[in-house]
Amino acid sequence: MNGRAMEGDGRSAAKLELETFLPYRLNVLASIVSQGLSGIYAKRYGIGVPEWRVMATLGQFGAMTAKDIGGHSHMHKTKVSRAVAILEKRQMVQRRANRQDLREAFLSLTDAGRAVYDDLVPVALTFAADLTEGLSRSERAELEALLAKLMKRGLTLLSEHAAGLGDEG
Amino acid sequence: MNGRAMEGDGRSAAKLELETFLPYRLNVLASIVSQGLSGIYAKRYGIGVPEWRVMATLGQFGAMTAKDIGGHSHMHKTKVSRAVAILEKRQMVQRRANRQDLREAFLSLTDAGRAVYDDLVPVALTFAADLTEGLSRSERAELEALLAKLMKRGLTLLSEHAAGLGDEG
DNA sequence: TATTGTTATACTCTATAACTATA
DNA sequence: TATAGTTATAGAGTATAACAATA
Repeated sequence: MNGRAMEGDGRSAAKLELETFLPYRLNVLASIVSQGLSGIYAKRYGIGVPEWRVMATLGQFGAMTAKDIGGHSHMHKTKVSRAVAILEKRQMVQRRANRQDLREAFLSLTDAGRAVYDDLVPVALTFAADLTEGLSRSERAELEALLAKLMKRGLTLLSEHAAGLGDEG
Repeated sequence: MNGRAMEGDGRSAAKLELETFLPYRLNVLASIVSQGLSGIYAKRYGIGVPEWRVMATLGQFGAMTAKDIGGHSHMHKTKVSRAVAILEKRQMVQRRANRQDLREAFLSLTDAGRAVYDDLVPVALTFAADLTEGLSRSERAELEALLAKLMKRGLTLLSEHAAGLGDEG
């Protein structure tokens, strides 16, 4: 790979190795995994990550408002809105008015959407299982716990640093 | 809502909880972390992730060709090329011709680039340390090992599924 | 006035391929 | 012919703000 000579003679106080640097690793790993999984549902149903997240959320919770979907799946309201519009056009998601508050609506999967969801869930679970194939049961548990801790901590750091903040994809 | 049953051991229905689903978690976590870190060097020096990766690679290895930078930092050659062009324009990176092969050139940090690098490295390391603040030494080691395993496994899965493959950011 | 949700706009990425110059 | 690197182009994705409807 890289047989280049180094001249890292310690001019920098501490050294940073990109390949083991946590933010870099998370980024590369996430993008590899995302590419692998989204490739599957893109190919099967022509949907992207936001649409998948909306379906997964509705599949899990049944009926929700767009705001709740966004809160639960870490997506901005505009992203949710567009994903829902795409899924409605394909008749995978339906909306039912909330008579108590006409600004919002309850969204849910249609029968067709539920069928797609039921088709995709085992594929997604298999994908994740394949990914952790080499890990023991305890390693898997440890991984879950570590990721949960990191996410919580990351959110804390973000909100400390920048008070107002949007979202990501 | 309705626990869909999957084939397998009869006890637990195969449901997918987005918030604990590994690909989702990795994506959200990576984007939180990336947002936090890149916000810092974007604010200080107006550079983005690709530029930062080029600097980190050159800071670590001294002099490299664009191709080797790309291989080491998981970036496509066009992304490396543009990042290098930006860094050259800001006189943070310089190039030296390779007389053995004039198609390529050895890139390295200028003194100014090294100064920026030396400024950013401790900030980046502190950021990563902050992120893992609540973890014990052994948890940190476990995290590193797990991420390395997942990345290797993910790359294997990707290359199995899609023979030709590009890159990510 | 505040909130839910949609739409418009502009901007940034990204992927691809075409291109150059060397080999 | 193949490789290192650059540039062009087009498409996707993103953020922001403006907006409409309702509270």
